[in-house]
Amino acid sequence: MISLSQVIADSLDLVVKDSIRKVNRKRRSSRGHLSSRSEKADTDVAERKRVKMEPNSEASLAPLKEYKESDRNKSKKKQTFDGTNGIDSTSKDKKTRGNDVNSSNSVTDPVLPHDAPSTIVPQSEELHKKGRKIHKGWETEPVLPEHRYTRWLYPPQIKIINDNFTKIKQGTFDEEERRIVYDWISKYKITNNLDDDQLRERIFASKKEKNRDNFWCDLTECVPHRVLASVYTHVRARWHPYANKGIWTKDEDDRLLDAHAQLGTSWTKISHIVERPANECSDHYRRMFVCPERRKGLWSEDEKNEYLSIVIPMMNERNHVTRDGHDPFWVTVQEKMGRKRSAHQCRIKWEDELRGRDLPNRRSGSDFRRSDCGILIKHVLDMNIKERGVINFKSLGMDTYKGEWSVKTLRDQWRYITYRSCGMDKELATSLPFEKLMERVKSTFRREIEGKSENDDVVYAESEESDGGE
DNA sequence: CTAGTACAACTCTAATATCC
DNA sequence: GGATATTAGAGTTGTACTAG
Repeated sequence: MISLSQVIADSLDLVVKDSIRKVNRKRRSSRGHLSSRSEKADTDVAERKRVKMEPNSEASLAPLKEYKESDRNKSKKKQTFDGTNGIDSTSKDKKTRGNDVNSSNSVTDPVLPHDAPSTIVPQSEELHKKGRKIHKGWETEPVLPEHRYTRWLYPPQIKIINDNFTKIKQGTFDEEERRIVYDWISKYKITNNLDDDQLRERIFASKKEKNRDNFWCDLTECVPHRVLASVYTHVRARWHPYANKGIWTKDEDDRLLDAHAQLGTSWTKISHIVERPANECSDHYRRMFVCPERRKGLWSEDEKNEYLSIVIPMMNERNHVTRDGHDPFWVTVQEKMGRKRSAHQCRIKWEDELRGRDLPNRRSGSDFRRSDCGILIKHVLDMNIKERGVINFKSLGMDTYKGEWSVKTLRDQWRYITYRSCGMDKELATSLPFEKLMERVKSTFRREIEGKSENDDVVYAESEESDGGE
């Protein structure tokens, strides 16, 4: 039974969080321009630090990043539960280590658990060199469907359930899943008369206490098609006391570096010193400090050629690429580049520009015309997307467009289309419910969608005229 | 002025190593 | 042997800067 007071409390909570989100967005968007690029990095970071997002100050112990409709509502995978219809060969395998639970028919992916290790590509060549141990959990005993919420399952076991009983969902939690989790935990909090600290204590209880009631099992049971580990990881990440602290400050950077110098990769210990979740510490260090000597700015032609001479041979070797074959291992590329560019820079270079550069029908971003907007919108409509953030541009670019446009161009043009349909009001475009947004897109680009536009200029060139929606 | 480029920031989660 | 820690690939967004 949900009490009235609970409903009101929940609503208030959402309102509070919503207003905090709006303030944060406003703060971010109020940043001014800077004069020179050389100042950019430092000043930009300093400025961002000043507008550091609100810490976890929400009234209740709500998930720290509650389903944010506008800014972080990104279910990245087109996974469906009723089979593989929503999944294409590129999107479903995009994670290197993704256990491909949805491709049971794949010839190269044996179903039997003892075969599973051979189907997993190592996460990097480093690990590959180390030699991968096979976790004992992989030598499975009989797996039952209810084990998905009562036991910690490993990839082969998940695969068995997926293939024989019920489809298992992986990837980012979508809006509905977040709502279910949030509601369940709110009710649990009320039913057990817990305050915020007690609830957090429950979520982070040691394993001795963990099963004193069926917290995790019951919660997982409420989220269809998810396994215990998935729900557990998701919830612990969101309720982490140090989560959602926004921009890193200089002080935090310093503490991170000091702690890392002393403790190495004991990220959990470092986490307490820096007061950030362990994975954030690890991520931030990896991103910012692991390749300090990297070059910044434009890539010279020589540099691009060097890069391609490294990446292209890698792409032809199965051990050097992710499972979908679209990406090499970026850390390896970084090392082969002599650390002159970071793995992240290398990835972006590939993603934004060089992937598909030699394909015969390749066009450049400056050729994108209004008719191309119409085609893009039709493709998006065909996907039958229901929520923001689920368009798989990589798949769209590589599979649907066959490399005609770069992933970057498609993403940017789609963003432009959404802004345009809101009269270039970016705030509106990012906050409108997806359905409303699509109505505006369809209305604004009606003629282009129908292929009747008499004006087929390059889209950016005429962005200030024509109707701006309804 | 704008398209193109670059990338920091922040995030999420699966795989797997390691701990207890 | 189950739980937890660590690692790393991958996604989006916002915006500074450059070139035309």
